[in-house]
Amino acid sequence: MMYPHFTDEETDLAPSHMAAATGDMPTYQIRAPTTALPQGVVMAASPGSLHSPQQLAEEATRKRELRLMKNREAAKECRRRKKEYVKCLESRVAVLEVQNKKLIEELETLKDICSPKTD
DNA sequence: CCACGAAAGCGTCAAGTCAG
DNA sequence: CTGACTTGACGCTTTCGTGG
Repeated sequence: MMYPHFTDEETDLAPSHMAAATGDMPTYQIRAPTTALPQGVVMAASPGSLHSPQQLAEEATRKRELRLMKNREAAKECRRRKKEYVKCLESRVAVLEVQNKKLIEELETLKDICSPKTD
């Protein structure tokens, strides 16, 4: 899928007021580094050197661990991208809301100017 | 404090997409 | 095809806020 990337330049109102909107400092993630690469995962045993069922099983295990590790990292990256995408959408909404408000105000002003006085 | 629920984060699986 | 990559869904854990 890949989240679409779009910038605030797409709207002409720069969100200067949006800088560090949340000022969030993650207080979590202080846990032990469980995501450190499993020390046992080593690139070993070229496929040509496999013989016994024991070695085949070890190779299968190694491959599985490698796959899980890669997917773990991929999931983290995917979530990071998604958060970024959602933040981007939210700031876009904020910009558009301001823009919309200004346009409504402008419309009201023009209505006042154009409408014939009745008194 | 402590218990509890909500929200956020994480790891894994499965299915979809795409390049080679 | 096939292997690598991406992401939705699910279940589990951790963090945070709150009422008692």
